[in-house]
Parts: sequence; structure tokens; C-alpha cells
Amino acid sequence: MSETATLAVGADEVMALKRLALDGGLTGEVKLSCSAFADEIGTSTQTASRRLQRLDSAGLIARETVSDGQWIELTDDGEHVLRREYEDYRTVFEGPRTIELSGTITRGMGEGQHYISLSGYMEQFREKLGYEPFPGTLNVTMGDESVRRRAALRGFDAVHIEGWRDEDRTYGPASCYPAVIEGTDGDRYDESHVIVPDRTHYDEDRLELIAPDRLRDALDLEDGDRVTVYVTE
Amino acid sequence: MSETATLAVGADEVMALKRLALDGGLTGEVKLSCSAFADEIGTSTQTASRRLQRLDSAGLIARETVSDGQWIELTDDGEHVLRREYEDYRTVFEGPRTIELSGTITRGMGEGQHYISLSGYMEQFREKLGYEPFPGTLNVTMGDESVRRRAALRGFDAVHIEGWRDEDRTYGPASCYPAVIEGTDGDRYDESHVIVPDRTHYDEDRLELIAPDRLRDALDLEDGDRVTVYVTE
DNA sequence: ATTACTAGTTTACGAGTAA
DNA sequence: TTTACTCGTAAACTAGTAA
Repeated sequence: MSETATLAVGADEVMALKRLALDGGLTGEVKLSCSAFADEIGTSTQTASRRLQRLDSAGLIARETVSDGQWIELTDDGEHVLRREYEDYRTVFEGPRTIELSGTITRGMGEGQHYISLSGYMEQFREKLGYEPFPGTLNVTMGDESVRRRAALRGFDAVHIEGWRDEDRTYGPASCYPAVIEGTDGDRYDESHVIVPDRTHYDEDRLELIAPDRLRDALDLEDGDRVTVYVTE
Repeated sequence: MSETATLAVGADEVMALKRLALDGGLTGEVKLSCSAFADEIGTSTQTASRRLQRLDSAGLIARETVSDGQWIELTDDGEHVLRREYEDYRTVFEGPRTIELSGTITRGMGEGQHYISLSGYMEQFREKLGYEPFPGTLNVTMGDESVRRRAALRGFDAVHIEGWRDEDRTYGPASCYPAVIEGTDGDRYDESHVIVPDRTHYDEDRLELIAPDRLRDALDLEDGDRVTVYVTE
């Protein structure tokens, strides 16, 4: 993945990236000249130019140079870098609002695929999560420490999936929590959810995740691989 | 002021300071060795040592070296530096929660001193603002743009100062908003409040500020000097 | 163990300049 | 005007060493 290049930028570049975001580079393109940007970050125009070059080659910004300056926009990777910084600062001043759960990939028993595909659930996923999940769950078996931390999930605001019934039986309600999954090599998948049945008993040390893509493919995971799941409120 | 030294540290030092805060250096002393810290920030032990030296001499951390490491704690200045960063990131992702008002210092008509000194107000200031304000207000005359932005103040949670009366007349209620004042030379005064009478009509382009100290002295201000007032929620 | 100094090398910087 | 190159200098880095 391109994350390797992302890690290459230094603190000065992150600071410059933040400046660009404050100037509106996150919501759309922003028009700049190197000299104006130099004034903002307190360097020479040459250094300002170099900062932008490095952010560009690291894939954190996209830009188009025109005759009297350049149009700059942050990329998704650039936004991720800043969001991670933001999380750090929020942790410092507000305390951690993210639960970090780690464990290993295990094979599910296939029932995840069955339930998720049912239209009674699928329609709610589309509506409430904003995507149609891949028909199947990623199963993560957690260690003791993570099982303990998992309890704090109850304090979070969940996306509620309502129960329903057909002719044969009833299907119970469930709660979804936004999550970020980080693979062993540091790759991150942002748009996933931890899904927990509300009433049905579940294995305490097992975490089930859904996402628009098949997470095993997206993060190149196999049974036994170690992942970290960041559950956010 | 000591802010000059604060401004001297670079982005690398701020990043290191953030790391120290995440390790608990904000809530109390944290025990570290240079080599352990080097691993955290991804540098050599020599560079880690130098980062700490610079943060120390800039007054952002206080530390005590012992035989097997050192005890480190962030100073108030160090916390301020990080809080400023935090505000930047919050502005980026949550939108500005700070109203920036700029204008020039003008001579008040002396009625500020009179009202503020009255015990009916002064007691509430002590109780609700946590300090006894200097008997007098700093008057700032704003430009059109700032007058427009000032309207957003209504959306903020104010510290409410209640009205009262004595034998002769009634004194109206007022609202106070925490503010930071920044002088022309970049010096900042943190512990001040914008005070706005609730009912009495006031000049739309005039901002009145109170603070524990005489702001003209603390920030070395004269009539006509340009200041920026950051009103926070 | 530590911290922090000195020395040698690499990297980053700003001035000047070309396109 | 711009952006971004080259170049000489200044600053920052890592390795080694002393306390």
C-alpha cells in the first residue's frame, strides 16, 4: 500500500499539512502561492516549495500548478494523517475515546454470511451504516486484556439494528460500532463496524466485523494473523 | 514575556512534547529513559536527549534526572503549546469553535471602571470567573468583518452575571465569554473575558474586555494598537 | 544502567537563478 | 509574477565516549 510513503514525511511536513487543512484544503481545492504559504509557515519560499513537493510525492496532497500559483487539495491519505494527529491530541486532553482491541483472525462458522445476507438486516445496514456489507463477518479472537476492554463498548453510542421476524422465526436486534482495523503490516481499513447481537449470547472473546469489502482481501489477512481493531464512539 | 522561548521550538519538539503528554506527562511526572523515548519518537538516543534538552530550556517541560533515567512533567507553557495544536486540529475537523475578532484599542469612557468596581458585580466575577478583574475594561473597536462575526457569540454558552439593584437604581445583567487576547507582537493573554451587557444597548463595533490584570500593561498596549481577540465557547 | 558531550557526516536551509 | 532548480552554508543527525 501507499502507507509506506506516508510514514516518510517528518514533523515539519505534518505541520504544513495542517496549515493547508486550516486554509480549506480539506473541503476542496485551495489556491496558494509558495511565497504566501512561506509566510504562513514561517520559512523561505524555497522551503515552502519543498514542503509542498514532499507532501505531494508522499501522496498526502494533490495539486495543479498554474501560472500564478497552485491549486492544492488534501488526499484521503493526507486527511488520515491529520485525523490520527487529532486523535492523539484528543486523547491527551479528553482522555481516550477509542477502544483498542487486538486479536487473531479465526475462521467463523459461516453463520455470519447467512444472517448478514438476510434482507431484514441488509436493508438496515444500507440505511443506517451507509453501505451494503460484504456477506460475511471477519472473526477476531481476542486476548484477555482486550476482552476486558471490550466491556467499555457499552458506554458507546451504538448504531441500532432492529430485530424482525418472518414466517418461521424471529431475528434478534444487534448493535454496530464504527471501527478501524489495522493489519499486522500497518495497513488500515476505516469503514468497518463491530457488530454485536443484543440479546443472543455470544462468545466473550470473539469480535465480529462487517465492512463493504471482504476484509480478508482488503487487508490481505489469513487465519492466525494479528489485527488491531479501534472501536470509536 | 516567556512566550518568545516557546516559539523557538520546532515541529519536531512539539511532536516530542505530544508524545510526552500521551505518556502521562500532563497529569503528573512520568519516568523515562532517553533510549526508551528514542524508540517512541523514532530517533537515536542522542537526538531524543537533545529534544528533551530543548523542551527543557524552552520551558515546556520540567525534569529531574536520576541515575536510571529522568522524571518529566509538562509545564503550563508546554500544555498551552499542545492545547493550541489541539485547537487547530479541532478547527480542521469540527469547524471553528473560536470567534476571531480583530480591532484597535480605543479609550473607553471610564464607565467600565465604575461598573466593574461595584460589589454587586465584583462578587459574581470572583465566584463565576475565578478571578477579581482589574477595575476597568479594555475597549476594542472592531472592523466590519469582525462585527459580523461577533453575532455568532449568541450561540455560545456564556457565563451569566446577574443584575441587581441598590437604593438608587438597577444594574443590568451581563454575559461573559472566555477570550484570549493577542497583541500586535504576538504576545497572548489567556485569562480574559469579553463582557456584554444583556439588555442595555451597546455600540455594535465595540468590544469590552476584563481580566485579572490591567491588559494595557500586561500586553503593552496603547490607543490605536491592533489586537486580535479569540472568543472561545 | 543512565545523560550528554565531542566529532564527523548527512541533511536541511536560504540565496540566487532559470524557465 | 510564478515553481523549482543548483549551490554554498548552517543546522541537525548519528556514532563514539566520558562522567
